[in-house]
Amino acid sequence: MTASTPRLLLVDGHSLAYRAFFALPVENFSTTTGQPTNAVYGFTSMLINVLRDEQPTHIVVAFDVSRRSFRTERYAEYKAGRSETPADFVGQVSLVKEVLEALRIPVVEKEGYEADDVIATLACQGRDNGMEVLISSGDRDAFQLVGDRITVLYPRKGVSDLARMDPAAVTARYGVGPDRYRDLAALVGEASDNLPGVPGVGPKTAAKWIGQYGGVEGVIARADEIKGKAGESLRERLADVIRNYELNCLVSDLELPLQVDDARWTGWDREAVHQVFDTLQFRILRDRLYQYLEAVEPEAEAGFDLSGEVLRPGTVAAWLATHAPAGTPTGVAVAGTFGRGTGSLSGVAIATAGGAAGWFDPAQLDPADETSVADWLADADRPKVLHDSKPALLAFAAHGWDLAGVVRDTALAAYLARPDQRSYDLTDLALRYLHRELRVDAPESGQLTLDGFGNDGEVEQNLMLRARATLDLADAIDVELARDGGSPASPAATGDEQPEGGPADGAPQDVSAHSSAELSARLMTEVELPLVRVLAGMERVGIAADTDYLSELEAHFAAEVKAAAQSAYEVVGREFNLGSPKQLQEILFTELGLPKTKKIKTGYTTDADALQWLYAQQPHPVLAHLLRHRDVARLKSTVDGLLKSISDDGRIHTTFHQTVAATGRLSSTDPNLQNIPIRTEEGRRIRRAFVVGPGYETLLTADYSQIEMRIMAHLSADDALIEAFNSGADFHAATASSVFGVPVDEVTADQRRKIKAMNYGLAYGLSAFGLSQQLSITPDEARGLMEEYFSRFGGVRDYLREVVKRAVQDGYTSTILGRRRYLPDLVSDNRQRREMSERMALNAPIQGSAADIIKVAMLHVDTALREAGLRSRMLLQVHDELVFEVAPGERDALEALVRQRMGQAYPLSVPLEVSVGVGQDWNSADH
DNA sequence: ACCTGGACGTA
DNA sequence: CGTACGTCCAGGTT
Repeated sequence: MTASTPRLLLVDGHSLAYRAFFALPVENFSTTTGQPTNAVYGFTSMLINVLRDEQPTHIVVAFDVSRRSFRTERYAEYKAGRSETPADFVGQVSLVKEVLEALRIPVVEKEGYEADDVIATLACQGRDNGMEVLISSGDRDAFQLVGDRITVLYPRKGVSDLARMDPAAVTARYGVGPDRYRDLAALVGEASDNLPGVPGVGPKTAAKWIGQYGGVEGVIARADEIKGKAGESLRERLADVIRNYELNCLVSDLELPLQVDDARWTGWDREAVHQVFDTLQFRILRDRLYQYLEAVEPEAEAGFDLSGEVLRPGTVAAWLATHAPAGTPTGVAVAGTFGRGTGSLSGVAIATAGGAAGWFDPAQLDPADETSVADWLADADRPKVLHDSKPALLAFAAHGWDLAGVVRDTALAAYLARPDQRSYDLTDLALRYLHRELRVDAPESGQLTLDGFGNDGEVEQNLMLRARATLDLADAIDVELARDGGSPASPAATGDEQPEGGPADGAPQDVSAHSSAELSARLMTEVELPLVRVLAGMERVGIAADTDYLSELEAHFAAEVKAAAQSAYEVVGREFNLGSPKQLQEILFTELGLPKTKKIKTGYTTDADALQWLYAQQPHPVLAHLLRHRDVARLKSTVDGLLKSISDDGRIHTTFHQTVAATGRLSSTDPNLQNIPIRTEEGRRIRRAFVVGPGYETLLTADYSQIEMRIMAHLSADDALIEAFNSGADFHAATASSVFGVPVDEVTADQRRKIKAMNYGLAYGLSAFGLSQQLSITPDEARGLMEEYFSRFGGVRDYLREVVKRAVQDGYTSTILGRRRYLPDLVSDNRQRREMSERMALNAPIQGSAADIIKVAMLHVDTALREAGLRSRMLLQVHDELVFEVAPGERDALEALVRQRMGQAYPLSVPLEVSVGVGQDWNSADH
């Protein structure tokens, strides 16, 4: 099909809405006023998917007028025996029609006929007019229409899984082609239409007969020849078959008020869609609709106006004075190389809202320019907007420049608006928020063609363009972030948004005294933005590494790897690649014939749990060698990685990422210093390689104890849980004592262990099955344990339920600082996806609030260090732990300061407990 | 040269 | 059938 072939989409409105009604649980889909919306939701969702995937040019939705049709006239029992249409469904048909009206999709009905007859008529018209026809219907009768140019999209399961039924698919499924589908259906019958077929004859037999006798007429004519029980019952039911064949024939020559050519889809009524979707409280669907519509009609005709100049040495100071005065925000973009706590600059571009832009190479400035640029960059009253400012900050610092007055970071803003994107590429954001290509469309761009710039000034212009786009983008994302309700993905909707907080809105947003818009603004300006500087500082400083010690460790682990491998080879009798799960499977399950483990995509798992389990089944010595090899190979590779990442200053400079984790946590790469081993003695040896640097006294670690459970206690306001923290006793023992009804000092180790697992599992959406796995008990026992737990901590259960319910309503979860995570799959009809999202919804506010708190703590500690004039410095953050390098004589002052600032970072209804350790290396300092 | 899946380290 | 990450390796694709 070429792009110019018109595509006609014909939808059976009633049948799809009815399917949606049963696919989606009505409890999860109703407005705050109690109107059920599962059918209209599912229908709309499916429609949007089809629009997106099939991109039809013409659309019609057909409905049945009533249950009465020419078929009921002919056969009173037609479609009889169907149970009464559920009351919850009835009202939704008109809602579906409202949605269609808002989308400007024509609806066609014909008195006395069914929707399928309308569809058949239009399908044939469309086909004869050279269109490609798609039929979306849950009625199998439509299969008789399938042909070269007609395809049926048949809902297989739920509302999102559509089967493309083309002639080959019909033949594969039923053993007869579409032209014989009616014949088959007549023989087999259609229970949902109350058309009984021949008993004992299913699709297989029917297809065989049709093949043998050439269609249902042949079968009827030669019914006498057919042997066996099936033949007998065929003869008994000939009349039924004939009736079925008459009734299942779709009428394709109806007089309709609309011809296919009138069905060209001209787009939707934005205002009406808003109204309908607001009434139905469809936030997530609105986003999806916008996303699709914006993808189809990218309004990216426009690029950017830019009047850029490459600033010659000696002209930068004057340019800055003219174009980037105090009080007016400018966009800044830098080019160069970045990472490992430093950077180098090959170009800097500055752009103004008016379109003026300048580019210079920091290495090519004269002394006067150098000073002006330094002053300008360091001037907090010259507001700057950057996209991803940390690398710039580090590169400027490496050049000796301070960067102040960063009032916006568009990467951070985009992250706060939608924290689970893969990347926050400026080009993508410009398209999404500004509907513009990252290109210049001003004619004067030619002026950049300067002598001495071999690339025609392209590199320079690109950077100026980025600076310009960043500046525009900041405003657009600000608008997005300032919105209280709904959609992260529909920036275009901001212009005509309905008044928020109206009675129909149904989102009691204000648990706190602040609007969510205010919260997210503060999260940006008071947390994320200032944190950039703190993180840059930590990256720049790095942490000292004991290279010699690491090399020794490397040699040690290398020898251990070799030994383990050798032992494994001897047992197996030949060499093989122990690092290859594929070869391992071959050896374990095929050659050695060991019992099968849990199935995975590529066969059977060989992970550590499985190997351990295998060893318990059958203590084959190779298993022990494999486990040992896994362990030491892993440790060796960690050490290798660390050795490779030590900079010339003898320190390791990780990079912290602030826009990666969907929950709000930081992440660490190159190397990842947030997953350095700690659980095993052998692993902990690696921690000893992180040492205090020259000129400093010791390392100090400070971590929050059970911060996530404390947040749970706070958010759930469960008195018993709060009391468990306030009792001063060991938390897991205290909760166990409650659950088992024994005094704290009589809690057994096993009781504590079980409740500890329960405590930790809660925030992850733990299931009885998961808990049983972890504790090696039966699911029933686990279920009992959970019930016991919740009988004592009922507030926790209520809270967890409420979180999910609220997330379903709002489409997102929120942390204590108003950080959102959008979870569209909460309303998926795919159970696995939906339940996954439910667990995310449970976890996100807890993990995310913990992230909020430690970020605030880092800022407060950083400020306090400066105010106190201490030389000690923050080196690492590991989610609930901070690592410091203590300057001589500052140990006690630092400890007091850190305890105070971390402990007071956020007022919870339970104390935030901080434990501190000190030592020459990270291992010794850790406990 | 790139991507995916499996495995495994941390909170 | 418990969340959030990053890295390594193998083995496959481009």
